[in-house]
Amino acid sequence: MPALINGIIMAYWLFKSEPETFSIDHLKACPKSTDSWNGVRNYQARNMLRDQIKVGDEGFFYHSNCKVPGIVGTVKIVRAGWPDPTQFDPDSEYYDPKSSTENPRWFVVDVKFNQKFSSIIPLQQLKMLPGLSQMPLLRTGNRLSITPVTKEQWQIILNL
DNA sequence: GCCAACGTTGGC
DNA sequence: GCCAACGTTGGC
Repeated sequence: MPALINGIIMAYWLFKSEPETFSIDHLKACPKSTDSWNGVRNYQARNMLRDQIKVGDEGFFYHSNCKVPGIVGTVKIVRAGWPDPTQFDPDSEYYDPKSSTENPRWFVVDVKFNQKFSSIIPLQQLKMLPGLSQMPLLRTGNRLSITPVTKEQWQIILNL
């Protein structure tokens, strides 16, 4: 059974980021420890940002493409999908000339720092847990920067 | 709509 | 830096 907040179903997610670009410490240092999750340019992930991720949902913060990849903490969603401002900014590396304000192509959600674990939960450790074998993150070739997490998977990881 | 070529992700 | 796996592009 999904958890409820004010009668609304809440869900769990995993957000991947390269720590050299944007780490959990960067997020914590933002004003109100909150930032927009911008720069996602993949349609599957876009659909989750636009349609599925809701205020009150929670997410893991995952560091990828670094010495020890793994989950480093959690965030909370404080604003649901809205158009990614970087797509309209010609100076941004995420600028998309084919997008328009009338018909935006890319979306963000705003996430707020929640907690940083005392130590990282390495990918290597996650892979050894039988209860997590179905996590999209752990499936071969999955490169989505945002993936859903079940309540069961969420609990297993938080209890480590 | 097919599919080859190319680009990107990300663990190792 | 290598390379597997996947997404995107564009000719036809």
